[in-house]
Amino acid sequence: MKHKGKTNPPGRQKIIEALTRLMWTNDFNSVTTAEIAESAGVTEGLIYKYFNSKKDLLYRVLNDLFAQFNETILERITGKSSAIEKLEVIICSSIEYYAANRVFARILLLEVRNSQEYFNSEAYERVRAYAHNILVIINEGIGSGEIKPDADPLILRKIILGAIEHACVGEIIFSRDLDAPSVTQSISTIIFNGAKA
Amino acid sequence: MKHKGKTNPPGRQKIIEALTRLMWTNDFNSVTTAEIAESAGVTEGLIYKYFNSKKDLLYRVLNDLFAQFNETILERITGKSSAIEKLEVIICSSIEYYAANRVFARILLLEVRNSQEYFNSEAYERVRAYAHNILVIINEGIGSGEIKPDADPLILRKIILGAIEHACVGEIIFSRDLDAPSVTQSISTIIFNGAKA
DNA sequence: TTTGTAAGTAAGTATTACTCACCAATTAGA
DNA sequence: TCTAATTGGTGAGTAATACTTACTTACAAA
Repeated sequence: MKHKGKTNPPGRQKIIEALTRLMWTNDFNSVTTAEIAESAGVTEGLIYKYFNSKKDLLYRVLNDLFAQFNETILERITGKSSAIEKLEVIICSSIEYYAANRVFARILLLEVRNSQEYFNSEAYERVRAYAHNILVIINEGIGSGEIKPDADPLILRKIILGAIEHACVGEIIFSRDLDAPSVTQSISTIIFNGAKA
Repeated sequence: MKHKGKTNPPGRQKIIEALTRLMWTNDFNSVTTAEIAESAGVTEGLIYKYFNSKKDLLYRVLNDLFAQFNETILERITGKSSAIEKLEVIICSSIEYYAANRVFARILLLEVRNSQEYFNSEAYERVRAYAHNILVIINEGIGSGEIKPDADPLILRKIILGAIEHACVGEIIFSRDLDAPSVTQSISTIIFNGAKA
Protein backbone atom coordinates (compact mmCIF):
# COMPACT_ATOMS: atom_id res chain seq x y z
CA MET A 1 0.00 0.00 0.00
CA LYS A 2 1.08 3.55 -0.71
CA HIS A 3 1.76 6.07 2.06
CA LYS A 4 -0.89 8.75 2.52
CA GLY A 5 1.62 11.52 3.19
CA LYS A 6 0.10 12.83 6.42
CA THR A 7 3.10 12.06 8.64
CA ASN A 8 6.88 12.07 8.29
CA PRO A 9 8.13 8.74 9.66
CA PRO A 10 11.82 8.23 10.48
CA GLY A 11 12.45 6.10 7.40
CA ARG A 12 11.11 8.78 5.12
CA GLN A 13 13.27 11.45 6.68
CA LYS A 14 16.34 9.20 6.55
CA ILE A 15 15.80 8.73 2.81
CA ILE A 16 15.61 12.47 2.24
CA GLU A 17 18.77 13.00 4.27
CA ALA A 18 20.55 10.18 2.46
CA LEU A 19 19.95 11.65 -0.99
CA THR A 20 20.99 15.09 0.23
CA ARG A 21 24.16 13.59 1.65
CA LEU A 22 24.97 11.58 -1.48
CA MET A 23 24.44 14.62 -3.69
CA TRP A 24 27.15 16.43 -1.83
CA THR A 25 29.60 14.45 -3.95
CA ASN A 26 27.55 12.96 -6.79
CA ASP A 27 25.12 14.32 -9.33
CA PHE A 28 21.57 13.06 -9.17
CA ASN A 29 21.75 10.70 -12.13
CA SER A 30 24.78 8.89 -10.82
CA VAL A 31 23.24 8.26 -7.41
CA THR A 32 21.38 4.94 -7.46
CA THR A 33 18.29 3.99 -5.47
CA ALA A 34 20.35 1.14 -3.98
CA GLU A 35 22.90 3.65 -2.67
CA ILE A 36 20.19 5.88 -1.27
CA ALA A 37 18.60 2.96 0.57
CA GLU A 38 21.92 1.72 1.93
CA SER A 39 22.99 5.19 3.06
CA ALA A 40 19.61 5.67 4.74
CA GLY A 41 19.75 2.26 6.37
CA VAL A 42 16.45 1.14 4.89
CA THR A 43 15.43 -1.10 2.00
CA GLU A 44 14.97 0.08 -1.55
CA GLY A 45 11.27 -0.70 -1.44
CA LEU A 46 10.68 1.87 1.25
CA ILE A 47 11.71 4.67 -1.09
CA TYR A 48 8.72 3.80 -3.25
CA LYS A 49 6.41 3.65 -0.26
CA TYR A 50 6.98 7.34 0.37
CA PHE A 51 7.90 8.68 -3.07
CA ASN A 52 6.43 8.05 -6.48
CA SER A 53 9.78 7.95 -8.20
CA LYS A 54 13.43 8.81 -7.73
CA LYS A 55 12.71 12.20 -9.29
CA ASP A 56 9.76 12.76 -6.99
CA LEU A 57 12.16 12.22 -4.10
CA LEU A 58 14.50 14.83 -5.59
CA TYR A 59 11.67 17.35 -5.85
CA ARG A 60 10.73 16.76 -2.21
CA VAL A 61 14.32 17.37 -1.15
CA LEU A 62 14.31 20.61 -3.13
CA ASN A 63 10.95 21.53 -1.68
CA ASP A 64 12.22 21.17 1.89
CA LEU A 65 15.35 23.18 1.14
CA PHE A 66 13.42 25.87 -0.70
CA ALA A 67 11.02 26.26 2.19
CA GLN A 68 13.92 27.22 4.45
CA PHE A 69 15.34 29.47 1.75
CA ASN A 70 12.08 31.37 1.33
CA GLU A 71 11.82 31.88 5.07
CA THR A 72 15.32 33.33 5.25
CA ILE A 73 14.60 35.74 2.43
CA LEU A 74 11.26 36.94 3.79
CA GLU A 75 12.76 37.43 7.21
CA ARG A 76 15.51 39.62 5.81
CA ILE A 77 13.44 41.93 3.65
CA THR A 78 10.91 42.83 6.31
CA GLY A 79 11.84 46.18 7.72
CA LYS A 80 13.47 47.44 4.52
CA SER A 81 11.33 50.14 2.99
CA SER A 82 13.17 50.91 -0.25
CA ALA A 83 12.44 48.58 -3.16
CA ILE A 84 16.00 48.67 -4.45
CA GLU A 85 17.27 47.87 -1.00
CA LYS A 86 14.90 44.91 -0.84
CA LEU A 87 16.08 43.68 -4.21
CA GLU A 88 19.69 43.98 -3.09
CA VAL A 89 18.89 41.96 0.01
CA ILE A 90 17.28 39.28 -2.16
CA ILE A 91 20.26 39.17 -4.50
CA CYS A 92 22.72 38.96 -1.65
CA SER A 93 20.71 36.43 0.35
CA SER A 94 20.24 34.21 -2.68
CA ILE A 95 23.93 34.19 -3.50
CA GLU A 96 24.84 33.59 0.14
CA TYR A 97 22.36 30.76 0.40
CA TYR A 98 23.57 29.13 -2.81
CA ALA A 99 27.16 29.48 -1.62
CA ALA A 100 26.43 27.96 1.76
CA ASN A 101 24.09 25.25 0.50
CA ARG A 102 25.65 23.87 -2.64
CA VAL A 103 23.42 20.82 -2.91
CA PHE A 104 20.37 23.05 -2.86
CA ALA A 105 21.89 25.26 -5.53
CA ARG A 106 22.91 22.32 -7.70
CA ILE A 107 19.46 20.76 -7.54
CA LEU A 108 17.68 24.03 -8.26
CA LEU A 109 19.97 25.32 -11.00
CA LEU A 110 21.27 22.16 -12.63
CA GLU A 111 19.24 19.07 -11.89
CA VAL A 112 15.53 19.65 -12.12
CA ARG A 113 14.77 21.86 -15.09
CA ASN A 114 15.37 19.20 -17.73
CA SER A 115 12.15 17.38 -16.98
CA GLN A 116 8.56 18.53 -17.33
CA GLU A 117 7.36 16.75 -14.18
CA TYR A 118 9.31 19.24 -12.11
CA PHE A 119 7.06 22.05 -13.26
CA ASN A 120 4.08 20.30 -11.71
CA SER A 121 5.85 19.81 -8.40
CA GLU A 122 5.30 21.59 -5.12
CA ALA A 123 8.93 22.69 -5.22
CA TYR A 124 8.31 24.61 -8.42
CA GLU A 125 5.33 26.31 -6.79
CA ARG A 126 7.73 27.69 -4.21
CA VAL A 127 10.09 28.90 -6.91
CA ARG A 128 7.18 30.71 -8.52
CA ALA A 129 6.28 32.32 -5.21
CA TYR A 130 9.87 33.53 -4.82
CA ALA A 131 9.86 34.94 -8.37
CA HIS A 132 6.46 36.51 -7.85
CA ASN A 133 7.70 38.24 -4.75
CA ILE A 134 10.50 39.85 -6.76
CA LEU A 135 8.02 41.09 -9.34
CA VAL A 136 5.88 42.66 -6.62
CA ILE A 137 8.89 44.52 -5.26
CA ILE A 138 9.86 45.76 -8.73
CA ASN A 139 6.36 47.10 -9.32
CA GLU A 140 6.47 48.70 -5.89
CA GLY A 141 9.73 50.38 -6.90
CA ILE A 142 8.20 51.66 -10.13
CA GLY A 143 5.18 52.93 -8.22
CA SER A 144 7.30 54.78 -5.72
CA GLY A 145 9.50 56.31 -8.43
CA GLU A 146 12.65 54.45 -7.40
CA ILE A 147 12.79 52.44 -10.61
CA LYS A 148 12.39 53.86 -14.12
CA PRO A 149 8.73 53.71 -15.15
CA ASP A 150 9.59 52.46 -18.64
CA ALA A 151 11.65 49.50 -17.43
CA ASP A 152 9.82 46.28 -18.28
CA PRO A 153 9.23 44.63 -14.86
CA LEU A 154 9.26 41.10 -16.27
CA ILE A 155 12.52 41.69 -18.09
CA LEU A 156 14.07 43.38 -15.09
CA ARG A 157 13.15 40.34 -13.03
CA LYS A 158 14.70 38.05 -15.64
CA ILE A 159 17.89 40.09 -15.54
CA ILE A 160 18.05 39.96 -11.75
CA LEU A 161 17.34 36.25 -11.59
CA GLY A 162 19.68 35.57 -14.49
CA ALA A 163 22.45 37.59 -12.89
CA ILE A 164 22.07 35.77 -9.57
CA GLU A 165 22.10 32.38 -11.22
CA HIS A 166 24.90 33.04 -13.62
CA ALA A 167 26.97 34.66 -10.89
CA CYS A 168 26.79 31.41 -8.92
CA VAL A 169 26.48 28.58 -11.38
CA GLY A 170 30.14 28.45 -12.40
CA GLU A 171 31.36 28.62 -8.82
CA ILE A 172 28.90 25.89 -7.83
CA ILE A 173 29.92 23.58 -10.66
CA PHE A 174 33.62 24.05 -10.04
CA SER A 175 33.34 24.32 -6.25
CA ARG A 176 34.87 27.77 -6.11
CA ASP A 177 34.39 30.31 -3.34
CA LEU A 178 31.73 32.99 -3.59
CA ASP A 179 31.95 36.41 -1.97
CA ALA A 180 28.27 37.28 -1.80
CA PRO A 181 28.41 40.92 -0.66
CA SER A 182 31.06 41.87 -3.21
CA VAL A 183 29.31 40.11 -6.08
CA THR A 184 26.00 41.65 -5.02
CA GLN A 185 27.60 45.07 -5.00
CA SER A 186 28.90 44.63 -8.56
CA ILE A 187 25.62 43.26 -9.87
CA SER A 188 23.57 45.92 -8.18
CA THR A 189 25.73 48.74 -9.48
CA ILE A 190 25.46 47.56 -13.06
CA ILE A 191 21.76 46.72 -13.03
CA PHE A 192 20.60 49.85 -11.24
CA ASN A 193 23.10 52.42 -12.53
CA GLY A 194 23.87 50.91 -15.93
CA ALA A 195 27.08 49.84 -17.57
CA LYS A 196 27.29 52.66 -20.06
CA ALA A 197 29.86 55.37 -19.33
CA MET B 1 36.99 -1.92 -32.83
CA LYS B 2 36.40 1.70 -31.95
CA HIS B 3 36.10 4.41 -34.57
CA LYS B 4 39.07 6.75 -34.93
CA GLY B 5 36.97 9.85 -35.56
CA LYS B 6 38.64 10.97 -38.77
CA THR B 7 35.59 10.58 -41.01
CA ASN B 8 31.84 11.05 -40.67
CA PRO B 9 30.15 7.96 -42.12
CA PRO B 10 26.42 8.02 -42.93
CA GLY B 11 25.49 5.87 -39.93
CA ARG B 12 27.18 8.27 -37.56
CA GLN B 13 25.42 11.26 -39.03
CA LYS B 14 22.07 9.47 -38.95
CA ILE B 15 22.54 8.81 -35.23
CA ILE B 16 23.23 12.47 -34.55
CA GLU B 17 20.19 13.50 -36.53
CA ALA B 18 18.03 10.90 -34.81
CA LEU B 19 18.84 12.17 -31.33
CA THR B 20 18.29 15.75 -32.43
CA ARG B 21 14.94 14.76 -33.88
CA LEU B 22 13.86 12.79 -30.82
CA MET B 23 14.80 15.66 -28.53
CA TRP B 24 12.37 17.86 -30.32
CA THR B 25 9.67 16.20 -28.24
CA ASN B 26 11.50 14.36 -25.45
CA ASP B 27 14.09 15.29 -22.89
CA PHE B 28 17.43 13.54 -23.09
CA ASN B 29 16.94 11.16 -20.21
CA SER B 30 13.68 9.82 -21.54
CA VAL B 31 15.10 9.10 -24.97
CA THR B 32 16.47 5.54 -25.04
CA THR B 33 19.38 4.24 -27.07
CA ALA B 34 16.97 1.75 -28.63
CA GLU B 35 14.78 4.62 -29.84
CA ILE B 36 17.79 6.49 -31.20
CA ALA B 37 18.95 3.44 -33.14
CA GLU B 38 15.48 2.73 -34.51
CA SER B 39 14.91 6.33 -35.53
CA ALA B 40 18.32 6.39 -37.22
CA GLY B 41 17.70 3.09 -38.96
CA VAL B 42 20.82 1.47 -37.51
CA THR B 43 21.51 -0.96 -34.69
CA GLU B 44 22.15 0.03 -31.11
CA GLY B 45 25.69 -1.27 -31.27
CA LEU B 46 26.64 1.29 -33.89
CA ILE B 47 26.01 4.13 -31.47
CA TYR B 48 28.85 2.79 -29.35
CA LYS B 49 31.11 2.40 -32.33
CA TYR B 50 31.07 6.13 -32.87
CA PHE B 51 30.35 7.48 -29.39
CA ASN B 52 31.73 6.54 -26.01
CA SER B 53 28.39 6.87 -24.26
CA LYS B 54 24.92 8.23 -24.68
CA LYS B 55 26.10 11.45 -23.03
CA ASP B 56 29.09 11.66 -25.34
CA LEU B 57 26.63 11.55 -28.23
CA LEU B 58 24.69 14.41 -26.67
CA TYR B 59 27.84 16.48 -26.36
CA ARG B 60 28.68 15.87 -30.01
CA VAL B 61 25.23 17.01 -31.04
CA LEU B 62 25.68 20.15 -28.98
CA ASN B 63 29.13 20.62 -30.43
CA ASP B 64 27.84 20.54 -33.99
CA LEU B 65 25.02 22.95 -33.19
CA PHE B 66 27.30 25.29 -31.29
CA ALA B 67 29.73 25.41 -34.20
CA GLN B 68 27.00 26.82 -36.42
CA PHE B 69 25.91 29.18 -33.67
CA ASN B 70 29.41 30.59 -33.22
CA GLU B 71 29.73 31.13 -36.96
CA THR B 72 26.46 33.05 -37.10
CA ILE B 73 27.51 35.29 -34.23
CA LEU B 74 30.99 36.04 -35.57
CA GLU B 75 29.58 36.82 -39.00
CA ARG B 76 27.16 39.32 -37.53
CA ILE B 77 29.54 41.28 -35.33
CA THR B 78 32.17 41.88 -37.98
CA GLY B 79 31.70 45.36 -39.31
CA LYS B 80 30.31 46.74 -36.06
CA SER B 81 32.80 49.10 -34.49
CA SER B 82 31.08 50.04 -31.22
CA ALA B 83 31.47 47.55 -28.37
CA ILE B 84 27.96 48.11 -27.06
CA GLU B 85 26.59 47.59 -30.53
CA LYS B 86 28.52 44.32 -30.75
CA LEU B 87 27.16 43.19 -27.42
CA GLU B 88 23.65 44.02 -28.52
CA VAL B 89 24.15 41.98 -31.66
CA ILE B 90 25.37 39.06 -29.55
CA ILE B 91 22.39 39.30 -27.21
CA CYS B 92 19.92 39.51 -30.07
CA SER B 93 21.57 36.76 -32.12
CA SER B 94 21.71 34.43 -29.15
CA ILE B 95 18.06 34.92 -28.31
CA GLU B 96 17.09 34.53 -31.95
CA TYR B 97 19.15 31.39 -32.27
CA TYR B 98 17.70 29.86 -29.10
CA ALA B 99 14.22 30.74 -30.28
CA ALA B 100 14.73 29.20 -33.70
CA ASN B 101 16.65 26.18 -32.49
CA ARG B 102 14.92 24.97 -29.37
CA VAL B 103 16.69 21.64 -29.17
CA PHE B 104 20.02 23.41 -29.19
CA ALA B 105 18.84 25.75 -26.47
CA ARG B 106 17.40 22.95 -24.35
CA ILE B 107 20.59 20.92 -24.56
CA LEU B 108 22.82 23.88 -23.78
CA LEU B 109 20.74 25.42 -21.01
CA LEU B 110 19.02 22.43 -19.43
CA GLU B 111 20.57 19.09 -20.25
CA VAL B 112 24.35 19.13 -20.02
CA ARG B 113 25.40 21.13 -17.00
CA ASN B 114 24.45 18.52 -14.44
CA SER B 115 27.36 16.27 -15.23
CA GLN B 116 31.10 16.91 -14.86
CA GLU B 117 32.03 15.07 -18.05
CA TYR B 118 30.46 17.86 -20.06
CA PHE B 119 33.08 20.28 -18.86
CA ASN B 120 35.79 18.18 -20.46
CA SER B 121 33.97 18.03 -23.80
CA GLU B 122 34.75 19.79 -27.02
CA ALA B 123 31.31 21.40 -26.88
CA TYR B 124 32.21 23.12 -23.63
CA GLU B 125 35.37 24.43 -25.24
CA ARG B 126 33.21 26.20 -27.78
CA VAL B 127 31.04 27.66 -25.04
CA ARG B 128 34.17 29.00 -23.41
CA ALA B 129 35.28 30.55 -26.68
CA TYR B 130 31.90 32.26 -27.03
CA ALA B 131 32.11 33.57 -23.46
CA HIS B 132 35.70 34.66 -23.95
CA ASN B 133 34.70 36.61 -27.02
CA ILE B 134 32.15 38.55 -24.96
CA LEU B 135 34.78 39.37 -22.36
CA VAL B 136 37.12 40.69 -25.04
CA ILE B 137 34.40 42.99 -26.35
CA ILE B 138 33.61 44.26 -22.86
CA ASN B 139 37.26 45.09 -22.24
CA GLU B 140 37.38 46.77 -25.64
CA GLY B 141 34.40 48.88 -24.57
CA ILE B 142 36.08 49.84 -21.33
CA GLY B 143 39.26 50.70 -23.22
CA SER B 144 37.42 52.91 -25.68
CA GLY B 145 35.47 54.66 -22.92
CA GLU B 146 32.07 53.30 -23.99
CA ILE B 147 31.66 51.25 -20.82
CA LYS B 148 32.24 52.51 -17.28
CA PRO B 149 35.84 51.82 -16.27
CA ASP B 150 34.82 50.65 -12.80
CA ALA B 151 32.36 48.01 -14.07
CA ASP B 152 33.72 44.54 -13.30
CA PRO B 153 34.07 42.91 -16.75
CA LEU B 154 33.55 39.40 -15.43
CA ILE B 155 30.40 40.38 -13.58
CA LEU B 156 29.10 42.35 -16.54
CA ARG B 157 29.59 39.26 -18.66
CA LYS B 158 27.73 37.15 -16.12
CA ILE B 159 24.85 39.61 -16.16
CA ILE B 160 24.69 39.60 -19.94
CA LEU B 161 24.87 35.83 -20.20
CA GLY B 162 22.46 35.41 -17.31
CA ALA B 163 20.00 37.83 -18.85
CA ILE B 164 20.13 36.06 -22.21
CA GLU B 165 19.61 32.68 -20.64
CA HIS B 166 16.93 33.66 -18.23
CA ALA B 167 15.12 35.62 -20.91
CA CYS B 168 14.85 32.42 -22.94
CA VAL B 169 14.75 29.51 -20.56
CA GLY B 170 11.11 29.88 -19.53
CA GLU B 171 9.93 30.30 -23.09
CA ILE B 172 11.96 27.29 -24.15
CA ILE B 173 10.63 25.08 -21.38
CA PHE B 174 7.04 26.08 -21.97
CA SER B 175 7.35 26.39 -25.76
CA ARG B 176 6.33 30.02 -25.81
CA ASP B 177 7.14 32.54 -28.52
CA LEU B 178 10.17 34.82 -28.22
CA ASP B 179 10.44 38.26 -29.79
CA ALA B 180 14.21 38.60 -29.95
CA PRO B 181 14.58 42.27 -31.01
CA SER B 182 12.08 43.52 -28.44
CA VAL B 183 13.57 41.45 -25.60
CA THR B 184 17.05 42.55 -26.63
CA GLN B 185 15.96 46.16 -26.57
CA SER B 186 14.61 45.82 -23.02
CA ILE B 187 17.65 43.97 -21.75
CA SER B 188 20.06 46.35 -23.38
CA THR B 189 18.32 49.42 -22.01
CA ILE B 190 18.42 48.13 -18.46
CA ILE B 191 21.96 46.78 -18.53
CA PHE B 192 23.56 49.74 -20.24
CA ASN B 193 21.46 52.63 -18.90
CA GLY B 194 20.48 51.17 -15.52
CA ALA B 195 17.13 50.51 -13.91
CA LYS B 196 17.33 53.26 -11.37
CA ALA B 197 15.15 56.31 -12.04
C1' DT C 1 -10.18 -9.32 21.07
C1' DT C 2 -10.51 -7.77 16.74
C1' DT C 3 -9.84 -4.77 13.02
C1' DG C 4 -7.46 -1.49 10.34
C1' DT C 5 -3.55 0.85 9.12
C1' DA C 6 1.16 2.52 9.08
C1' DA C 7 6.13 1.21 8.85
C1' DG C 8 9.14 -1.60 6.79
C1' DT C 9 11.10 -5.89 4.24
C1' DA C 10 12.74 -9.01 0.57
C1' DA C 11 12.57 -10.94 -3.56
C1' DG C 12 11.46 -10.18 -7.64
C1' DT C 13 10.92 -7.89 -13.02
C1' DA C 14 11.40 -5.09 -17.11
C1' DT C 15 14.11 -1.88 -19.07
C1' DT C 16 18.22 0.26 -20.47
C1' DA C 17 22.93 1.55 -21.33
C1' DC C 18 26.61 -0.68 -22.90
C1' DT C 19 29.82 -4.86 -24.76
C1' DC C 20 31.63 -8.15 -27.74
C1' DA C 21 32.30 -11.33 -31.26
C1' DC C 22 31.40 -11.39 -35.88
C1' DC C 23 30.50 -10.09 -41.08
C1' DA C 24 31.24 -7.71 -45.51
C1' DA C 25 33.36 -4.49 -48.20
C1' DT C 26 36.89 -1.49 -49.36
C1' DT C 27 41.68 -0.02 -49.29
C1' DA C 28 46.79 -0.51 -48.94
C1' DG C 29 51.14 -2.93 -49.23
C1' DA C 30 54.32 -6.36 -50.54
C1' DT D 1 47.61 -10.03 -57.41
C1' DC D 2 47.32 -11.94 -53.10
C1' DT D 3 46.77 -10.59 -48.52
C1' DA D 4 46.28 -7.93 -44.49
C1' DA D 5 44.27 -4.24 -42.31
C1' DT D 6 40.76 -0.90 -41.79
C1' DT D 7 36.12 0.81 -41.98
C1' DG D 8 31.06 0.49 -41.66
C1' DG D 9 27.82 -2.15 -39.69
C1' DT D 10 25.18 -6.19 -37.14
C1' DG D 11 22.82 -8.74 -33.41
C1' DA D 12 22.84 -11.28 -29.55
C1' DG D 13 24.18 -10.82 -25.33
C1' DT D 14 24.96 -8.73 -19.93
C1' DA D 15 25.04 -6.15 -15.71
C1' DA D 16 22.82 -2.75 -13.43
C1' DT D 17 19.07 0.03 -12.17
C1' DA D 18 14.42 1.98 -11.31
C1' DC D 19 10.41 0.28 -9.87
C1' DT D 20 6.66 -3.50 -8.19
C1' DT D 21 4.43 -6.61 -5.33
C1' DA D 22 3.33 -9.75 -1.88
C1' DC D 23 4.41 -10.11 2.64
C1' DT D 24 5.46 -9.15 7.95
C1' DT D 25 5.33 -6.67 12.16
C1' DA D 26 3.83 -3.06 15.37
C1' DC D 27 0.30 -0.66 17.29
C1' DA D 28 -3.79 2.12 18.06
C1' DA D 29 -8.62 2.34 18.55
C1' DA D 30 -13.44 0.27 18.95
